[in-house]
Amino acid sequence: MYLRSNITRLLQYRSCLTKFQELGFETIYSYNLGKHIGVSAEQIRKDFSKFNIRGNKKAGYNIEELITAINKIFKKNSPQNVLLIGYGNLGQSLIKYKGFSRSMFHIIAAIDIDPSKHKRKTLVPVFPPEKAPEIIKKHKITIGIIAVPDIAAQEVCNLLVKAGIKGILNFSSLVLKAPEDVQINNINLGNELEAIFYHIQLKQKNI
Amino acid sequence: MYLRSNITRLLQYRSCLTKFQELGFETIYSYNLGKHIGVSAEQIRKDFSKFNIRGNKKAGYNIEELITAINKIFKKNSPQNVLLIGYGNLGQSLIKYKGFSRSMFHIIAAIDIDPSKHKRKTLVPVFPPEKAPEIIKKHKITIGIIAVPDIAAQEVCNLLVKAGIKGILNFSSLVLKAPEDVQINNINLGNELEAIFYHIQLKQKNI
DNA sequence: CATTTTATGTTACTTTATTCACAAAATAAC
DNA sequence: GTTATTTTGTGAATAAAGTAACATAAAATG
Repeated sequence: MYLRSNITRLLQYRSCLTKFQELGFETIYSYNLGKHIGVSAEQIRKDFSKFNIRGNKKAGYNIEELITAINKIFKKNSPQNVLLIGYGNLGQSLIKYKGFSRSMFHIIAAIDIDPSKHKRKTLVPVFPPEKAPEIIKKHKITIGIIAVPDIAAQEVCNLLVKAGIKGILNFSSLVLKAPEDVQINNINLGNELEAIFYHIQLKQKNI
Repeated sequence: MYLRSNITRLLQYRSCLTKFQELGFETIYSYNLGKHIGVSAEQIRKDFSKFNIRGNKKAGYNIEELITAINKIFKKNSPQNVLLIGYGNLGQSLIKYKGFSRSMFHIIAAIDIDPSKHKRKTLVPVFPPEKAPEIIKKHKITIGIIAVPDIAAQEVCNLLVKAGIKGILNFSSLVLKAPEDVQINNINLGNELEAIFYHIQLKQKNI
């Protein structure tokens, strides 16, 4: 099936490769990896080739080299500081999320409009919106996570863009408007379920 | 730019159209909608055409008709029951998530391995894993949300598939293995940040 | 050391997705 | 009521993504 970008796949390869490595494997064949990810072997070789990752004829790919090569593609010279906007249920569970802490991305502060949250003992320091530009500049933050209600999402987006943020992970269900050079990725939980349900029905029809 | 499936776009159109409707608009042109979503007007007309949605030459599209037509594509004859697996931070924030409650999807129960959670006063009833098949059958659940640590994700997936689940929203960072007829959508928060960061760097190079 | 085997890497091909271009239809203007 | 304008709808053209095919190189075999 279609539609999974090559960089999304690279990240999936990496997580799978890590698993293989932990199991003690040292090399892997494109066919092998493909079977585990649900992608054709040719696709994997094409992806690697595109990013100039090469293996050994007959001997496959060295897992450690592969991981290193993929890491290099997504390389970060330093840990990246991330600002969370919206210290509600979702926001707090994002802070606690283990996947982030394992990575080079660190949510170092949060913004919330509710004054009561500024005082409370929180997981990360929580500031009022007007402090955002200062914090972004001070900590060289390039990525913001929008976890506020829809009604406030665009306003928050504008604030972030104005403060120089270049990447946004948007959990609101709005399609945000921002300049071309700002990368916005959307996670719309409701739409995910709708899409899953649509595909289920489609698959049942096609039987 | 590429890579946003037509059904993802349809859902985005709908959310944007709802907004326009709330603002009092009755009709909209493809160009108009496109500008707000960040998609070409031709793309929108093609998408609509593909799903047999048609407008009025010169007069554009009637917003209410559009929304009705899109709803019909994603139609659910009845509210869909969803089972949450993993009543941790993420799981609980998903239950509280307002976007779900507005939709036709309802998380009606959760599964967790921790016995202490079975007793506690919870947002939805929490059951041990062994109860899952029974609950799935009893409530005709077709979709499961996996919000457990990676280590348990594949096992949970197997359990769900065995119990007849046809759609999975997977928050673990593993690529799950399941039969072809099971629709799995992945939300990998770490990878989203990596991808955003990658695109930021790419955009800066291309300037 | 020649031969066979097997996995990569790349070119050619196919499919899918997007953009372009323009006819057709509906409205507005005169 | 005729003409001009504007927007849809679609077929052709282009671009991108994925699949298939196969030459090539490394390892294994005899």
